[in-house]
Amino acid sequence: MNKNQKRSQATRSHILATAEFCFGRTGYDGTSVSRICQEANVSKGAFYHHFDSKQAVFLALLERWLANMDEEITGLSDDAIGVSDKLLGMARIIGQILQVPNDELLIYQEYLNQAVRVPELWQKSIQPYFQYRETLTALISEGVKEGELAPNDPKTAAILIVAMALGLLIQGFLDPDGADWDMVTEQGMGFLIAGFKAPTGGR
Amino acid sequence: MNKNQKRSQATRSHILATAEFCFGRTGYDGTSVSRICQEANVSKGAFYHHFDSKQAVFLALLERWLANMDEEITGLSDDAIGVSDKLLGMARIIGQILQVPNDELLIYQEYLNQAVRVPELWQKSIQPYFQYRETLTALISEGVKEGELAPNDPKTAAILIVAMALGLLIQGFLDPDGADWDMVTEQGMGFLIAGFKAPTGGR
Amino acid sequence: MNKNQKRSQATRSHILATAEFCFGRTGYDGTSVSRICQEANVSKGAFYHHFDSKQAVFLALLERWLANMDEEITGLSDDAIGVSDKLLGMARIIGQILQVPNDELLIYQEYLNQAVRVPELWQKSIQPYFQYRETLTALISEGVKEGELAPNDPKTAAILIVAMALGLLIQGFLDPDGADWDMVTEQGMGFLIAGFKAPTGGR
Amino acid sequence: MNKNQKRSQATRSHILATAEFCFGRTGYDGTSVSRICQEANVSKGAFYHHFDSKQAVFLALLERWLANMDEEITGLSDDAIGVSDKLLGMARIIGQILQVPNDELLIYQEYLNQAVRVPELWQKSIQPYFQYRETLTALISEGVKEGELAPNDPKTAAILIVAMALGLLIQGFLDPDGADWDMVTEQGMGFLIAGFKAPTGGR
DNA sequence: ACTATCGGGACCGCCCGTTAGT
DNA sequence: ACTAACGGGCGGTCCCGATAGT
Repeated sequence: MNKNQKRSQATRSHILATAEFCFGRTGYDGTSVSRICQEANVSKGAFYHHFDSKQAVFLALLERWLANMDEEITGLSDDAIGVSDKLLGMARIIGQILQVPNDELLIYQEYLNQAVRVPELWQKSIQPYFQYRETLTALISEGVKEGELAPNDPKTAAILIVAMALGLLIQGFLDPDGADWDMVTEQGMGFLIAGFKAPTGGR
Repeated sequence: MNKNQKRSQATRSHILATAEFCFGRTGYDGTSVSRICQEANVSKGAFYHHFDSKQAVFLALLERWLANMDEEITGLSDDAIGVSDKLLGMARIIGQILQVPNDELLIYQEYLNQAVRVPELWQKSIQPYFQYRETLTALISEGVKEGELAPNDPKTAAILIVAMALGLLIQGFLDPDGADWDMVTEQGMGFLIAGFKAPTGGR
Repeated sequence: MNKNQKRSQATRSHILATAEFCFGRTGYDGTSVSRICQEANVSKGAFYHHFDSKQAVFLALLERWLANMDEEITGLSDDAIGVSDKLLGMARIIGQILQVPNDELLIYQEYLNQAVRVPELWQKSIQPYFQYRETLTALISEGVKEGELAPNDPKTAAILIVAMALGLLIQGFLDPDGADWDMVTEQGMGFLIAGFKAPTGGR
Repeated sequence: MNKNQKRSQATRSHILATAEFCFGRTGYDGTSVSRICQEANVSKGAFYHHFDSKQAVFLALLERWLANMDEEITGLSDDAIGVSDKLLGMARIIGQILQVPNDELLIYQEYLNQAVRVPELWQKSIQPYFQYRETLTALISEGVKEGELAPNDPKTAAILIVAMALGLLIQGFLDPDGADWDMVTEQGMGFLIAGFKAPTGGR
């Protein structure tokens, strides 16, 4: 890679970063290409040299994010010992995925917003969710086989764990200081796992 | 109410309904005032006679929705007998609140999107959440007093119930046919309530 | 005139007055009919009941102003004794014509602005100027005949007097506190009249 | 200056010229940006690339005019010999300043109209007037020192000269064929200068 | 005589993307 | 690779006036 290519890459990255920041701050529609260029200190020509359109930049950002998520899910905690502990660990991971400086959190809203409108993006975006659920399901099945968990429907169990994690995450976002979220998570997951261990699995 | 006022009200309502539909379909920014007028068969003059701005229409819609939600929360299940049953009923209600023809579901995404950007809307929008949580907390406290539930922290319990309801709702939205959601809800809530009843309240 | 007619007239006058105020404050184009109605506490229907158009209101105002001016010019100082004194008096009158609360002065700018664009208005608007000049010319001729003034060209003399009066008026408007305008006027007119009295009438 | 910059300058100038023409013809409010672009054969993109707003174009025009005026005032007649002749020369210059093809004269009305409404413009616009008066005052003072003029108040004298020049200019504008304006100016200024030379300086 | 509702049009500003040029 | 000038078009807002109604 010669010097020119290096500079080109740098420009491209800079544009991406600036765009991410702007999209987060003012949303996709509220951010003009001119604005991005201005804040990135590049000309519009440079922008359109690196990207086909405004949409393309957004797509690149979203795909980068999805790829990161995939990576994190794939490389999930293999180190915990018991299945219960693994479950707890996995439940916590969902929080880590979205762990970013609070300012940049709004970019997710924008991802969601776009994903909801464009079916193609939608399909791509929910893949991590399914993958995460699969991983969890497999883990639980394993736990059942090992006798640590009672013979519940593993998929249902996975759904419940995801539900709890998701629900707590959202509430934590809505009301960060409203509770000791780590403690609450511990307790909630405890209830679920206790339920999984119980022989009947229902009320 | 005379003839003129009637017509005026009709026009206003029509604009609101059309706007709601359009916002849901193409999003706030993707919907032009002209388009709304066109689909509502009213002139721009009429539009701006009834609303100060495009924003104002959106705000009216959002406030109507919030008001409806408040109403539903306030008039919650007084008919169920045991506290456990009441909790189950309340958990279900969150699903009913968002129960609309699937086509119009996207308007909520738009509500969220705007709420996230406009602090004022944000404050208004999360009120129902807090209120719902309060109501739940009160109900659980009552259950504890009556001896039906073990002495857990009622607020934590409420948070967990909300979390589960929310998490299941979202998953149901992502993957409507992926599970028997009523059944899953039943089971998940069962686990939680079982946990509340247990003397230790932990794992 | 019955009660209804009276009220009608009152409304009409009120609209006129409000319009004059608004036009003066924000200019013709900067003043919307809605705004006038709002400030006059009448509906747009009332406005268009009394006037055919926005232009019509303005025209009515302008014509009222022109009529007033005509009246003042016609009823000019008949009481001063010598021709010189009369000239001085007349020179002062031009100032009195425009003597209004400073806030309302800008309406003249609007009259001028419109007059300049609409030839018909232009013709009407400069009439008072010609009439004033005529009156002056006649007065000077009389002075010459009576021997008080040297045989200058009366029309030229009138033009000069008007010029001086106009020029001082404008400067007084530009820089109200820049000089003792009465004194300056006195002196300037003195020079002119002295010139008229001199036998040669030139330098 | 490379090819691009040259073209840019040309476009900018063209827009300015067209705008000046249009403003003169139909007034500021009566001229739409679209119209200017149309007549200048440029796109709106080009227009808003060169100017921030419609106002900005007008401001540029006005400032160019004011600058021209300043220049002309600054470089006033240094060639005339006696002070009296200089005064006469200066009096004439005010006419030359506004000497433009009659079609474009109305742009001044527009300058005035805007200046009257926008205080900032107003301050800028009357500067040349004050400067011109200063220059005149200095000249007269010099004449007094040299003994050519009697010891009048130079400032008052300057005001009177400006008044006469201004008044004649306006009348010349109102009624171009109503008099031999050069001759009348000569005579009027003669009276004033004669007055300045007279020992008493009053009537 | 007066009101409230409505119709349709046009304006300013901006925006996305292209192209001529360096 | 990058810049600056430009093209064409749309969007929200507001405005003048008309009309149906009281």
